[in-house]
Order: sequence, then structure tokens, then C-alpha cells
Amino acid sequence: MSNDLPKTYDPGAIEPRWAEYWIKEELFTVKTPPPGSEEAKKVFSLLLPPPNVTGRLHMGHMLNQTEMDIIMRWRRMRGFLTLWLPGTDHAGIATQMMVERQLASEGTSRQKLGRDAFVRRVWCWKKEYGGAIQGQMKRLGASVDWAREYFTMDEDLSRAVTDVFVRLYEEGLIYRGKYVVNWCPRCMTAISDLEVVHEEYAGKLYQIRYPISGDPGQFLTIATTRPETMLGDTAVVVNPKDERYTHLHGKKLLLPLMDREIPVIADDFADPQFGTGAVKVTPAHDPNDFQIGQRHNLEQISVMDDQGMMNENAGPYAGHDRFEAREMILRDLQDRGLAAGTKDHTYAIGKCDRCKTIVEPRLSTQWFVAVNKQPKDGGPSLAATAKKVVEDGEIHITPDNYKTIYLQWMDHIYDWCISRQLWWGHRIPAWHCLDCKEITVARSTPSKCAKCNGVRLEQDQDVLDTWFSSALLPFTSLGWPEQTRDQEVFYPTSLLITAFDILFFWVARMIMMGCHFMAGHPQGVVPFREVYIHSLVRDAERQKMSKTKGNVVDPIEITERYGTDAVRFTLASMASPGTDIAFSESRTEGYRAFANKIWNAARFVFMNLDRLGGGASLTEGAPEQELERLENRWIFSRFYRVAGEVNQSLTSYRFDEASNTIYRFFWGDFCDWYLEIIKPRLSGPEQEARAALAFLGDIFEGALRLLSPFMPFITEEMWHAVYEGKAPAKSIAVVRYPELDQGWLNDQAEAEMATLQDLIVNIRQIRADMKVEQKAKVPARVFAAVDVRKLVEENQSMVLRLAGAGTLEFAGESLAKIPGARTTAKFEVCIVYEQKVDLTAERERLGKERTKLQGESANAQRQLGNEQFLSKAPAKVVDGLRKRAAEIELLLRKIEAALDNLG
RNA sequence: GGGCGGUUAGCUCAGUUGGUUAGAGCGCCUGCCUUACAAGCAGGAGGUCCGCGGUUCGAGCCCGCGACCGCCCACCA
Repeated sequence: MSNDLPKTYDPGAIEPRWAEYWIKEELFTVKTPPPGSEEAKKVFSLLLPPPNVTGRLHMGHMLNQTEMDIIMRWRRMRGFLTLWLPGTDHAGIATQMMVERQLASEGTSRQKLGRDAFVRRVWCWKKEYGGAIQGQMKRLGASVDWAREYFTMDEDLSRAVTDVFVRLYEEGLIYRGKYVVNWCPRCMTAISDLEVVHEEYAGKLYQIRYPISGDPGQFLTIATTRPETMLGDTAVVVNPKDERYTHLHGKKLLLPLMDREIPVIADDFADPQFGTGAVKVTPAHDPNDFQIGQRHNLEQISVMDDQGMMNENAGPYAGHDRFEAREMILRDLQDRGLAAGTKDHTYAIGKCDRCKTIVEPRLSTQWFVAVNKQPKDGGPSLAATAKKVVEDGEIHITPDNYKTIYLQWMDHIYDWCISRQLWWGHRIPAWHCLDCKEITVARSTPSKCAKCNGVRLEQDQDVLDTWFSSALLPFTSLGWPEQTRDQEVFYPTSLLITAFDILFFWVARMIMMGCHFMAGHPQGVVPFREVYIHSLVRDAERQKMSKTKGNVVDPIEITERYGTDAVRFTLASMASPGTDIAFSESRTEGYRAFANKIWNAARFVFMNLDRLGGGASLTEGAPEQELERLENRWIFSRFYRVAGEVNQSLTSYRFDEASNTIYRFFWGDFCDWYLEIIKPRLSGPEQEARAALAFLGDIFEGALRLLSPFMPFITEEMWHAVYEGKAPAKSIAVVRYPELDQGWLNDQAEAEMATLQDLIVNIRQIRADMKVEQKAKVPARVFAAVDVRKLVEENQSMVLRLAGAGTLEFAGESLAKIPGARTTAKFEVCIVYEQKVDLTAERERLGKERTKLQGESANAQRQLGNEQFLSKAPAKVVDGLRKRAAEIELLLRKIEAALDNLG
């Protein structure tokens, strides 16, 4: 069965088959072991950052999932009980917007449908289209436990959300109040600070004259970037130390256009250096002004509605859009001679993260999580705990500069606005008494008002910020608040792998919530012990991928062209910490070539196994002396060394190191050298061939296991082929991962191979320099010390074949003077060929070599003549340099001689 | 305004606690269809490690200043 592999690797023909197989065989489904059992002690758990239910897989997901899958497959193969928990997020605003768009195209709207019908409609939408991203994940072979898949609005998860809300409320950590919050007039909901993105905006600073009451012709000039909010002004503030305005303290101004009297007040907030030093105060439309208003007990006048239209408090401007009103107001001020000029002014403007509408700070009643407040029992605040566990290293963040960023953020964190004026999401479990206005927060609908016993209760209209429920996932996805075995065994999760852009949105909040609600968990309170943060995938030109730029690389599409394995390997090999990935197709092309290389190496291996009828017996019956052979001692040593390096790299999330190490081993050591070395023996007499075959299957199979987490599909295919359908396990994904085995390391074999490789390469170089025809076998002559000579003699056939030499003879004296000869510290070599050496080129080459060595020599002599160096540098370094210096001198003498000889 | 990264070959990036005058992939040049693989094989060219100063016996790596690029956070109207 194995030798009928097609000549060229075709990922499309194998990948879907295995993706399906893994799911059908439930290979990654985990049964929860009894707490405290041996199995439970070897748990490795990971929560998949749940993609939005509206989502389609993008390159960021693919990078994220590739890294997670590599780690999980690796851990699994290393004997851990690995739980990788998948799910999707209900994505409040995103999903609601999507369905609303759909409704609009049908000529209706959510308002026309009404709340219940609308929510039902979203569920229908979810049922029909919500599974797209899981399908994509399945195709990519993510080794998640699909049996445990959750949705953030599942009944049990929703119950947990309610429970958390009630508990936090009872602890005094959730409150409701009227504050100025970020309001998106398009989404018509409040959003949190994090959902506001700041953008540089080249705007204007408008100066406006406010007439002083009872002092005709006198004005106080203020400066503002948002003139339309002046309609809601209730004061003007100046700095108490600003002597220009001392005389106005306590005076009244006549608010232009509205003809209301407002006071001039003194407050440190006003910066005398900025603008005119006088600031209008609109407590209902600006967070700073709100606070000034609090300090000075000012009235709050909202002048806009939830859609950013001027409302009835805006007098003649009512009914106009806020920016339209701005223009009208400026014109009217101009007409009245109250406009005092404008200045160009660049400032940061806040936009809604989702729809990019300019955010309007707006007074409204919302629910908040008090992150800096101590709960009623006097324990530490959410933020304090969340800060401490990272500071103390209970949660370890990689790369570590994100630790600094995280801690700084925790230091400046404000209360979290969690209510959203949406219909899709977890509804806030609070009931308003229609009679006495009392609010009852409860786990289920209360039968009567706790205060007045009234029965006319209405549930709060708002839903919770989607991130509120996501913040709970590390424990709610394990069955909390029930005391589940899952929770006991799998919490804290071992690791979180995510992109930095949700460090605050999600990671920080999971830490706050996890530490709070899992307090007392015997295995630790933190939601995860490690966080690995990866960077962005950009396009080949380092541009951010975006739909508008049209430079989005679709992972599925590129996967179809190059294979999942190649795309995964591309991402892994480019994932160096702290650097964005500039995704380039040429790299993927290269790694498809790598997969093809593996494929063809397999064909070669199978061809020989089949021909010799060795079957899967592999090492069985290998003659003792086979292991004595240099190439075998060498390849095993390399294999186990590489295994050690790969494990080390993965331990520190160096996916780039790990993948490059394997790449070099497989292509370089195994294909370029080992296969080429044993080839002639394989095609020799049967007995010899069998002997040569002895370890080939072993090494190949081991290499497949080493590579499997990175390229799960092709390795699965090849691995089953190695065993001709009689594999010892259902999948390569569940057999052991190679590890460093000191017993197999063989420095001597590696050093000897290096010498032989060097000799072979030197001969090849001479051939190339002398333009020897590719096919011509030319005699090579070597001059070397006894030990090297012996080594070369013992491996003569290897050298002859790989160097393309006809015969090998040993010279009794130095060859340095022979034109075209090469010298190294270990040997001198030349070829016997009648073709004229290109003397000019040869002189040039030697000259270059000499210059380089002379430089190195001078440097070495300088250091060796330096007392300080000799006394301060470690002996190892000094010895090394001495040895090298001797070598250099020797080489230099030889080159001089060669140059002299050339004339 | 505060903070965090980055600058090494044409491109994308590695470079372990400072230690022989720097590596990989891709691209480029030359020669080869050598019966696993032309998605391949062999060989080659290509670097003032952003600049300046410092520490050190020794700096791509540590420190300071500067330049340029990128990102995050931020309630100066």
C-alpha cells in the first residue's frame, strides 16, 4: 500500500480525510478523571478564545489556533491529559447589528418586531449561520474537544452570568448610577472606555464670547471644540490663580443663544495656558465637566438624545443632528458678534470601536463594576488582586514586557460600564418596582418588591457587555457555579494563548473575575497559570490586513492552495515573540516544498521497505555492527539532540526556533546527508541493503512524531503508511513525543561527520571552481593527520559518492602549493584534473581568504598579548583562542605558500 | 502627554548569561532532469549589525544621548 504514493504531494487529497477521522474517532475528547488521581495530576488545559458567532476565520485566528494546536498536540504526545475547550461568543453588538441589517433588507426592523421576536430571530440566525467558524476550525484539524463545545448564551452559562452579577451586587461591587459615559449614537448604547478608539483629528478650537451679566459690552471668552454642547452649559470655570479672571469669580454670564444665566466658578481644572483659560462646563456631556459639576453642585442639562440629535433642551436647535447643530450655532454666534475666532487644533477624537461613529459622552444611567473598591467583606478590590497575582508571578506572562503593560494598566483602571442598551445578550437580573422604584437584584424573577411588596415589577431593559460573560469563561465553561469535577480537575487552566489586542478586554478581566470567584480553589485561584501573547499577522508589506485595503489573506483559501500543514508551518516559523508576522506567500510556498520533501522522503523509504520486504519490522534483526556505522551513530545523536532542542523551544513558546530546528534536521541532516549516505548500500546486494535499511524506518518514524504537532496532516498520513495500516495506535497524535536521550548523544560521531561533510563540501567546491563536468568522476587527493586519514579511509565510499570523486588517494606531503587545493585545519585536499585552474580566480580567492585570516590573526594576537585578557577572560575562552590562533597561523602559511606558487 | 517595542544580507527574521571577525528561509547568480523529490540537487555572491559616546581585556548583545519606524494608553477644553 505504501509504494503507490503519488509522485507529488497533494494536501487536498489527504487533509479533509484526517480532519474528519480525528473527529469521528473522538481522539481529542477528554473524559474527566477523578480528582486527585494520577491522571488528574497530568492535566494540561486550555481555553480557546471563543470566536464571535458571527465570525469567519481570519489569519489572526489561524495563527492563534496554530500555536495552541502545536502546544496541545505536543503536550498530549508528552503524556499530558490535554483538554482544549472550544466555544463561541454571542458577541452582543456584532450579532445584533448583523441581524438588524438582515431585517432592514427585509424592510423591517427590530423595533417593529419587538424584543422577544427579535431575540428569537437572532437565535434562528445563530442556528443557521452561527457554526461557520467551527466548520473552518474542524477543517484545519484543531485538536479541540468538540464534545465540550459551549456557547456563551447557553442556559447553564447564562445562569452562571446571573449568579456572578448577583454576587457582585451583593458584595457592593456592582452599582447603578447616572454618569457621563461613552455613548455610541449609532449603536444607541453605552460602551466601555476600552471600546472607544482614539483617533487623531485635525479640528478647530472655537472661541466664543459669553456676555457678562449686568455689565453690557463685557465678555468672558471661552474656547471649545464642541460648540453644540454649550446649549447645556451650566457654568464657566477659570483657574483660581488666573489673575486675568479674579474679578469675575462669582459673577454671572448670560449663556448665548439660550439666554440663561450661568456662574463663573473657580476650579483648578482650568489651565490658564490653554485656549483662553476659561472653560465652559457641560456636566451632562463631558466627563471632566461632570466631575466639576459634582464638585460645584451644578445642574446637568442633556441636550442630545440617544441618536445624537439635539433634544428639547436645545431650544431652537432641537431635532437637528449634533454636527448640523454645530454649524447652525456657529453661524448664529457669528451673527450676534459672539464668535471670537477659530484656531486649528488637532486633538484625539473618540470613535466607537465597532462602527467608528464619533462617540458622544452622554449622561445616562448605567451599571458599573467597581474595580477599585473593596467588597463588603473587606477583602481586596478586584483590580488589586488581579495586579498582585501577576506581580507575584502566579500568572506568568510571555513575552514579559506585556507584564509591565498589564501592571500599568491595572494601576490606572476605572470602573467598568457593563450595561448595554441592546436586546441580544445576557439581560441584567434586576427588577424595577413600578410603584416605589426600588431595584431588586435576584437570580430569578422576584414575586414582589422587597421594599413595598408591590407586584408590578419590570426587568431592567439592558443587557450585559459581552466581555462580562467572557471574563467568566475559565470557570463557567467548567460548570461553575455547580461544584463540578471538571472545575476541580481542570481549573486553573494551564495556559492562555491570545493576541495582545484583547489583553485588557479579556485577559485582565478574566484575571479579576477568576481570582475573585475561585478564591479558595485548592489548585489556585488564577484563571490560568501562563499567558502567551502573540502579535498581529500583517500582509507581506507589513500593512495591517483590512477589508477596505483589500489585502486580507483568507486562511481557508490559502490553505486550499498550499495545504494546512504548510500554512501552519509558515505561521509557526515566523512567530518570533514580540514581532508582528509579515505573512508572505513565498514562505508558504517554501514550506509546501518542505511538505513535498517529506512526502518524497517517505516514498523513498517505502520504496525500499517494499522492495526488500522488510515490512514494518524496521530495526528488528538489525546486525549488531550496523550501529557501529558512523552514519547511524551520527543520525541518532542528531535526532535526540534535536528532540531536546525542540522540546526546549516549545517550553518557552519559541515556535520559530522549534520549527526551524526540525526543518533543518529533516531536510538537512536526514534528507541531504543520511539518505544520500545510505543510498548506495540500499541499492547494493540484498544482505547489505537490508542492513542499511535497519534504522531508516526508525529515524523516519521518529522524525514524523517530532514534526507531528506542526504538520499534523502529512505526518498522520505518512505514519499510518509506515505501519502499512497496522499502526500501534489510532493516530500519531496519541503516541509519544521524542525526547532528549543522553544515551544516544554522541559528540564524537557528530564531530567525525562534520569533518567528513567538510571534506565532501570542499571537494565539491573545487569541482565547481574548476568547472568539472557534473558527471565526471575525478580522483581526489587528501593530505591529513593519521586520525583524520583513518576516518576518511573508513568512510571512503561515502566520500567518493557524495563528493563525486572517482578515487581517493592520500598524499605523503602537503598539497597546499597545488593550484586549486583547499586547506582546512584538519586536511588538505585537491583533485586531479587536467583542466587548467583559473589562476586569476584562484589568486583572488586565496587573497580574500588571506585578508580575512590576517584580520582574525591580528585580533587574536592582540588579545593574546593582552595581560588583562589573559587574566580576566575565562580559561576556556583563552584556550579556545590559542588553539584558533595556531590554526590561523598554519592556514596562513599554507595560503602564503600557495600564493607564492601561483606567482 | 505617558509608556512599550523595533532598526542585523535585496526581502522577512534569528542571534542563548558579553567570548574565536554574524546565521536561516525566501530572492538573486552559475551548473545539473544524478531512478525519493526541478515544489529538486550542487556551488556561489551578498552585512560599517541605525548614528554618536561610554562601560569592559573583549560589545550585534550592557549603559547614555540622538535619529527614524511602529504600537499601546490618555478626560487639556
